[in-house]
Amino acid sequence: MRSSSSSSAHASAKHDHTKCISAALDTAEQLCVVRGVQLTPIRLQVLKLIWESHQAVKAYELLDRLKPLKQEAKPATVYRALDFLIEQGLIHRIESLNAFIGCHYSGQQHEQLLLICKECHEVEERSAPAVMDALSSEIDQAGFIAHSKAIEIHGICAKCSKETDAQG
Amino acid sequence: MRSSSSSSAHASAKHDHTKCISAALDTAEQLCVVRGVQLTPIRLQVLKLIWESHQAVKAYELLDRLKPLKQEAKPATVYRALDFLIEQGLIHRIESLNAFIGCHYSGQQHEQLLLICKECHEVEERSAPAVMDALSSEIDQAGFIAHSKAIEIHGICAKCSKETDAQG
DNA sequence: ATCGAATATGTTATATTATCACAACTTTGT
DNA sequence: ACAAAGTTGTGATAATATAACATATTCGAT
Ligand SMILES: [Zn+2]
Ligand SMILES: [Zn+2]
Ligand SMILES: [Zn+2]
Ligand SMILES: [Zn+2]
Repeated sequence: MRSSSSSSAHASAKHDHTKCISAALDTAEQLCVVRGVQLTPIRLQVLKLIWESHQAVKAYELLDRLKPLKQEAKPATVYRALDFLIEQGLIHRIESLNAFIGCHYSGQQHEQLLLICKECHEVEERSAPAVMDALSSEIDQAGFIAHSKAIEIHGICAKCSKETDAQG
Repeated sequence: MRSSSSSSAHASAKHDHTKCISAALDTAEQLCVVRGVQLTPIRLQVLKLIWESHQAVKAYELLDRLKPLKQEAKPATVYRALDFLIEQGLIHRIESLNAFIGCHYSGQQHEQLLLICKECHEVEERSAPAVMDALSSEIDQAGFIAHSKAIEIHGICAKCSKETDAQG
């Protein structure tokens, strides 16, 4: 009986996720207007699907969820939308999972730390300025010119480790 | 005519790569003996192929290079060897490239920073203690229990940025 | 309003990356 | 010699991602 408890239980608790969603979609629309790029129905729909949870989502999972809403959807449909959303900084690709997650800092800077829970698959994005400063100076010392930085940490999130404690 | 200059030119210069190779293979053999695991001919061969350069290598590239030496080689042959080498900390998987690179710190600790050059595809591994300390405390603050950490930076390495300067 | 360029989507096929399942063989300890 | 554990051979297939080319839509300039 331990199987069903962990993956859906705490995702809905603790915070008003409808706010996460509306904030993300509002920001996305604003940014796209400002930048003169098109947040088309497909792209918006994919963004909504990604924001249904804080869990990492795979491309073919998105495709399956998109199909009922858009029968012509094919892999390219999804990958194109994902490419767009990534370019615009609205989502992140999680390299170590081949998966995607909504970005919490869309408008702003962009060097984030991702904490990826093996248990519930939720991903927490942190800006972690101290880490980023240390990282920048390390990179400078190496004489390297960084174009992109990805820090992906896998492990067990605070919520899941508490649950495990409680359940013994 | 700009095509051939960058990718092979500086790989061989600057350092005695035969030393890199023999050091890596010696360490590997010692570690495997100590740990009571088998560095079989296939595994050793794959490790050698990976160490032929400091460039990231793909699994099917390894397979192609392995086939002439081992006609029965199939994808599983390579992936099994890679799994073993990763488990033993002898190589790293580069998540953002689906590629592999020899580890410079096999015996020791294991949280490394990878600087991945888009130009020459060489990968520099740095232990970056300052970054790792900052990272650990950030992770602690989040109440997260880390199992693995991957920092992958893409950009242009010192050698390649100099060359680009020089060539105008 | 029409035209053309740029952008976005539809569609089919295919490339790339990775795993599974099961049989055969090898190594190791008893 | 035997059994158990580990490794490899082999064929099939799953999962992830891109290419290529036709069609449609958007949008600004005339
Ligand atoms: Zn939320
Ligand atoms: Zn969790
Ligand atoms: Zn070397
Ligand atoms: Zn380089």
